[in-house]
Amino acid sequence: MGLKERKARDREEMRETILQSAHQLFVDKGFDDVSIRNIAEAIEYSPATIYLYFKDKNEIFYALHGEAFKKFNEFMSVIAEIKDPFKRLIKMGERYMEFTFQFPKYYDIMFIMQAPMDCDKNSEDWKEGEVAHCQLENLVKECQQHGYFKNKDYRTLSFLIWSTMHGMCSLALRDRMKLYEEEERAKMLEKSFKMLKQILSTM
Amino acid sequence: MGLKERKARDREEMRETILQSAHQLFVDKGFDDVSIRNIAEAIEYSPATIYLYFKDKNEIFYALHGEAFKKFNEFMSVIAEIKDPFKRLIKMGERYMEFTFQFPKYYDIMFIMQAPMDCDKNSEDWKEGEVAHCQLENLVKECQQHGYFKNKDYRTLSFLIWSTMHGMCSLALRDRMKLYEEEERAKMLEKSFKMLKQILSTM
DNA sequence: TAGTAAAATGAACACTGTTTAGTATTTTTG
DNA sequence: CAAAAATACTAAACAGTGTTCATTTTACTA
Repeated sequence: MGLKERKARDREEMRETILQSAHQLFVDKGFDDVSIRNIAEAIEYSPATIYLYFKDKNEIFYALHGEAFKKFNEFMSVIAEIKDPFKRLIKMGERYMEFTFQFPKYYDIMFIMQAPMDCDKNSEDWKEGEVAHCQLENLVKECQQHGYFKNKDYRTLSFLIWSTMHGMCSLALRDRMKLYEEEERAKMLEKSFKMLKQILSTM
Repeated sequence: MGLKERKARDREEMRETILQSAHQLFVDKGFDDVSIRNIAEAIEYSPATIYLYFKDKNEIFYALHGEAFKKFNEFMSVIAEIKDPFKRLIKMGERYMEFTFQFPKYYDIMFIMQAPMDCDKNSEDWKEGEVAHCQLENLVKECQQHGYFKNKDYRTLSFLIWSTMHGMCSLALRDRMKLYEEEERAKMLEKSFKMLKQILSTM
């Protein structure tokens, strides 16, 4: 009775094929600039076929959303080797920024785009997101155990740090730093991150 | 020879009419969900007419972008009455948040949306934006003259503060606070803003 | 009033996401 | 193996998008 299983595997393979093509196109052009017809063409199927495997374009988005967070967590994993929690937190910030500018389209679906958020937070594609968030909170808590951030609620502080990082990254990504000269922008990001480090270290 | 002038005035009036309708629709539904045909219907002209007054949909965006910043600066003007610069800075943050949640669609074009940013920063529609940014930098500088933020570059700190505010507001606006319970979200924003205040006050 | 310049438009083009009815292809059953 | 049932796939259509252009309507001038 290995037939039903094969069928299920075939289905999963097709989903994967679609997702892979969507992924590639998406990273190149961004979600809004990739059409169902583009994806269909890439996998050499008709557009209608895609709707047999995904409810709509948003469901493809959700899946990529999950992938993005998985990649993010992978990208973050290098910080584990750092023993000192505060240094690890700083490195986390650095990696966050690096990820943002190395995979801007991913960052977009993860934290900026409107589209996918009308979903339930209990979905599979959100688990990796929660992992990332948990890691930050746990790290901040660990810092507290080492004497940092006294008399601060670690969850609130975690959100505040995330907000600051996201603020800098998304303003840069969405071209809201035009007030600064072209050459100044990268420097400004660097300097403000440095200042954030300094503020956190004296807290 | 008041004819050419009247013609020019008529043109300007039509532009204004289009913009007003676009504005209304836009505030209700958001930029992406308003079509040229929607605007045309509202002003009871054909879609093609709009292209006699605006180069494309983006040019309408630019104009609304300028309007949004004007509204923003107006909204901010109440802080002027506060003498103490630090208290004024805090009030500025509060107003920033209020504006965000009272006019989310405006906030969107001002700071989040992709669309309009492929323009030159010297355009009219950017002046109000620069005013806003300047006000923040000047206020931070003024705080320094009153003993706050010693040994800090005021421009860098301004950007850092802006980033933090924008981070919190845009994460909330784009529904990235699902990790927190429904009821917790507003509280979390409040608490992290409070923490930011506290951090700034001891700097 | 005829002629010209300006303003407005209907219709089209090339797209978009999505649905449906119908056709191939496989698998199951008699 | 042949017929029936189930599955996989697709062409075509629908309703919408931004945008362009030839054509018509309107307004002003000589």
